Amino acid sequence: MPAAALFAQSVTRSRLSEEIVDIIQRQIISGDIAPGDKLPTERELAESFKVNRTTVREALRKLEHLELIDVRHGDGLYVKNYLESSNFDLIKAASRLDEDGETICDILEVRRIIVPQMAYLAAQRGASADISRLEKIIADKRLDMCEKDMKVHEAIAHASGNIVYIIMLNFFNHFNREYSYLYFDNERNLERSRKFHRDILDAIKRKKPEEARRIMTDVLEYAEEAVKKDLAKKKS
Amino acid sequence: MPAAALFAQSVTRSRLSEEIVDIIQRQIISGDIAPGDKLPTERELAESFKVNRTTVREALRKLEHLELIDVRHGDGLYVKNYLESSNFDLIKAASRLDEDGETICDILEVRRIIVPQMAYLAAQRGASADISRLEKIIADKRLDMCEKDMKVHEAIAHASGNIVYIIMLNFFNHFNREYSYLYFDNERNLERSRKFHRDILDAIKRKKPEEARRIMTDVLEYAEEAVKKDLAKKKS
DNA sequence: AAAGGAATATTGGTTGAACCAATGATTCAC
DNA sequence: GTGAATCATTGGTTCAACCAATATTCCTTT
Repeated sequence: MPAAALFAQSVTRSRLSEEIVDIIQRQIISGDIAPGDKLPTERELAESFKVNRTTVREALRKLEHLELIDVRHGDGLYVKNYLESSNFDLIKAASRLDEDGETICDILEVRRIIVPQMAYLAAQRGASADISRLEKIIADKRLDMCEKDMKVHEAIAHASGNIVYIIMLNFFNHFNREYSYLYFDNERNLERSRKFHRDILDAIKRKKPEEARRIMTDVLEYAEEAVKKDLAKKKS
Repeated sequence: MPAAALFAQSVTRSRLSEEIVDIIQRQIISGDIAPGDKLPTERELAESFKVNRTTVREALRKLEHLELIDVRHGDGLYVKNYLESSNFDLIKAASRLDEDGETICDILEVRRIIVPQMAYLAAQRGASADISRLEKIIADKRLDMCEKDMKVHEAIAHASGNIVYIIMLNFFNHFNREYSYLYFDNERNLERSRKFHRDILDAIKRKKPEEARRIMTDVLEYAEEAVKKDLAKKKS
């Protein structure tokens, strides 16, 4: 595990309001506070957390963005049903709380559908600028394979010409960062990735959508296995 | 257009910090401010917007959450590349700014892949509790078709047992709200929806994943056409 | 007694000024 | 030149007061 990964968590523990977010968020997602419940007032929260009201308010802004609470001027703070949220940060939070890696499996399941289709579109519509960008990344000797692989995916997302795929890919990569260091620690997988990059570039250049999709599917299935093996190991 | 839809926009214009978010967000997404650029300090922003620094800070919390800026204690505020964000709220913002409905088309393109697969999983794994919930919604006479249709989709998402599909469906429904009132204004489409609900429920009950997927695909393709026709009309 | 409206209390939204804490730049000693 | 101390800048937090929206209460009217 590279040093960077070790400290990935503790990086942003410098803000008081974030700790308050964590506490309240945990209580909502775990169900300790039910949807529809009214939270204490800002003033009361400030008092019980022993911080200033301003700080509480910054925390509330974040909870509001996560669609976990509803803030009604003149009325109060109401807990929303997080299953009605459309905010993907919630999944990040859930995966941090969830011990069994259930959330990760859910994410992988969706990725397996989304990313191959993204490759399909990239092969179908990728402009020459997109292709040369992809070539440049693959040829770059300075990047380690982990970083390179993520950039390759990003370039493919970009070539798909669909902003939703781009944002989604970034979302998937967020989780990748936690696992890929395990994957790229042996020569066999490194070679596998090199071949993947060659093949997918080739398929996109030759504008063969079906082929690009198949290549991507194969790679994801294999990588998925690796992640799941790791999860199983962690459990035991 | 029901009254509720008419006022959907203007509802939350009561917070000063939201207006500041809008202004800065616009400048970042439009490219007026480039990634890597340093924003003015909190104190300067407060002065130029003629508001208190506290208010600016609440706006910054939101921009931070949208992954549009990086806030570095002791250093300053830096603009990030929004194409590296993983926050779907950004797509909501983009669709508001974008005149041609390009963003909406991107969303529909992804939905067409995701939602049928979600139906597939619902048919494969839906528990009896999920099915009876779905039945109850479909039987409910009080709901208007627009509301009912969204709830049907939600129930299917729930039956898929995958939180990512649930959150995603909510995301899609967010945009649905803006368009579906146009779709459900004629008896032909209403009857179409009734049939859809019957059919998909049947496929899920009988645990026929492939069938559920096909039914969902058909419905989405048809609805997509309607939205695109509407967009074309708006343009002209 | 019920309905409607005005006064009041409660609660979130905003302000101003002061101070704490992290970072980068400057300066100084070696 | 290099490294450490110093300082200025910038975000983080606190305090105390007031503004504005909403809910409640109470009173008037019918």
